[in-house]
Amino acid sequence: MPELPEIETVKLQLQKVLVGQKLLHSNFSELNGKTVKEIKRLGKVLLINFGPNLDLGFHFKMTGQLIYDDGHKRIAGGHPSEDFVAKLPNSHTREIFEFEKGKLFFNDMRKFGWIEINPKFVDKLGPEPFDITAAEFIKRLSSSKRPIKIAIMDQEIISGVGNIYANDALWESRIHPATPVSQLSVKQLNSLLEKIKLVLKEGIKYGGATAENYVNLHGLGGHYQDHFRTYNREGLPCLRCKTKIKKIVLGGRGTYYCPACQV
DNA sequence: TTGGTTGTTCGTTC
DNA sequence: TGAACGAACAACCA
Repeated sequence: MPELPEIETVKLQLQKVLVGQKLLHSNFSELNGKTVKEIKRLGKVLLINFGPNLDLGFHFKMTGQLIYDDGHKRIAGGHPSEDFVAKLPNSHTREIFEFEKGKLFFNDMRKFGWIEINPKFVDKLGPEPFDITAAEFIKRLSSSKRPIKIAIMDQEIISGVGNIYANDALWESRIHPATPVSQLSVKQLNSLLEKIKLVLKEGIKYGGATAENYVNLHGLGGHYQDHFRTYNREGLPCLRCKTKIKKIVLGGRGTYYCPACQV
């Protein structure tokens, strides 16, 4: 499940190989013949920039992945699966971009992801977690009665916080995920923003995460899953107090927290 | 075989 | 008027 740290990792990888390369052929005809200027990320959206006001946007959703293959080596990022090392294209391949020196494959097993030129989605995104000030964060949350976990996963309030990192940031701040935003103190909200940045930074450090098992992938896919505080840890001891991690559903999404130290 | 899973969209309800 | 909620979406796995 690619989130901000996974997309950031893909961005850094693709930057090394795609910038300066000309796109020879793709299904996006207005881009063919144009040269990659830079690779950007906004929230969970990856953007390949081909010049002023010309971005090719990718949303990975749950199972999207980008794989660059130049015939000798591969760079793979996003949802980790056997497709990282499988023959390409394959049944999960949705788009192929042929560059001068190699091909870029967008795979998406569940077909939830999208590719769009100048996606309007990014216009609605809130500030990046690393850019927003605490005052701005609190202002954007307003005095909503929504559960705090749902509010911080709202991409229009703050961009890039997904389920894994929302759960872990709330655990770090000792805040119960269902707490209405309006019941939280300024001190708690300040702490929460700091912890969001902490877990996202850690995710980037470990190259992202996946909650699924994947073997023989030679380190592809990141290792944040070895550092989950609460996510996917139902019934396992809280890393602080040993109480069993509880799982509930909030906004239709799996929500994990420690019933003893998150109040 | 059915239900759980995921981020975002969209329709419905208060 | 808009916030809040829930179903839908695809496809796999338990």
